[in-house]
Amino acid sequence: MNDESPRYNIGQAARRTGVPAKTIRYYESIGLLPPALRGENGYRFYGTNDLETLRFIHRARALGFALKDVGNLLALWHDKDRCSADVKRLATDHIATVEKRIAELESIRRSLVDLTKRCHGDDRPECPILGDLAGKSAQR
Amino acid sequence: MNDESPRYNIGQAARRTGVPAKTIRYYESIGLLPPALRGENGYRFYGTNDLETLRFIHRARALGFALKDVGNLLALWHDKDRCSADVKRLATDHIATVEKRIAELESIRRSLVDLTKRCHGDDRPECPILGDLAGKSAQR
DNA sequence: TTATATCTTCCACCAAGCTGGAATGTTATG
DNA sequence: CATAACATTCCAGCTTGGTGGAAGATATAA
Repeated sequence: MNDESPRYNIGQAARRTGVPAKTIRYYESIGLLPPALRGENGYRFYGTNDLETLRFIHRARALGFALKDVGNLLALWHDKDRCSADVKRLATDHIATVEKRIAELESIRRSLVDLTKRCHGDDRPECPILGDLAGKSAQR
Repeated sequence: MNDESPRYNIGQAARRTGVPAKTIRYYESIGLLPPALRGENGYRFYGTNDLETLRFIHRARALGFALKDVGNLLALWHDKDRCSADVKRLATDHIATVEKRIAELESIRRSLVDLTKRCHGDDRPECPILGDLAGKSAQR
C-alpha cells in the first residue's frame, strides 16, 4: 500500500495554509517549527501533517496568541498525555490579557467620544478636545 | 516686575510632567518638541509653557494618539487660526481606529470564551480548544 | 533553449516608542 | 574636597512579528 504523504514545497504549503513562505521560514528559524525535511535539491518539503501544523499556528495567531504561547499550544497538542487544564489555563490567561486591553481601549474610547461630542467641529478655533489635552478641567 | 518663567532642568521637568527625561530627549530628537533652550552649562531647561506642552503630550498619548497625531494636535493647539473641525477629525479618526481594534478583540474574546467554556479543564487530554485549533469543526 | 517562476541563504530593515549604557562633564550635598 | 546625583551625547538594543531584497541554484513552461 502507498501511504506516503504528498510533498509540497514551501510555496505550495504557503498557498494551502495561508502562511506566507517567508513566514514559514521565519517560524522555522525561531524554532516554532522543527527544521523542515529537504528534498534532493535542498528544497524544504511539507507533508499533510506539516500543513496541519501550519494551519494550527495560523488559527492560534488569529486568536491573538503570541508566538511563545503558540509554541506552548503546539507542544500540548503533540503531548498525548497533556491535561486539558493546561490548555485551558493558557486560554484563560489570554482571555484576561485581551479583556484588559479591551477595557483600556473602552476607557480611551469613552473619553474620546465625550470630548468629540462637546466639540463643535466648525471653522472656529475653540475646541474642548484641545482644552482637555491642555489640562483645562472640562468646564460644562 | 518679574515675569520670568522658572527654569526646570530635564529631571525636574520629568518629575513634574510624568514624562521621563529620556523620553523628553527622544521627543526632541524626532522633532515632536522644538530644541529646548540651554543654560550656560549646556543643560536643557524648561519653562512653564514647556511643562504644559509635555503634559499635553502625556495626555494625548494616554488617549492612545500616535506620536504623529500628537504632533498634529500640538500644531493645531498652537495655531490660533485653527478650525475645531480639524481637531475633531483627528479625534474621530482615532475613535474609528480604536473601535476597529476593540471589535477585533471582542471577536477574539468571544471565540476564546466559547472554546474555554467547552473545555473541561481537568487532567484528561481531550480538549476542544486544541480541537478547534487543529481544525476540527466544533462538534457539540 | 530560453525565459520565468520558485527555491535557497543571509542580511537588513520595518513599525512604534522608547530604554540602556558608556563615556564624560556639572552640580549639589555633607 | 570628595562623592553622589545629576546632566550631556551617542550608539545600541528591545519589543513582536515579520517583510524586502540581493545573489545564486533549480524547476517549469513555451
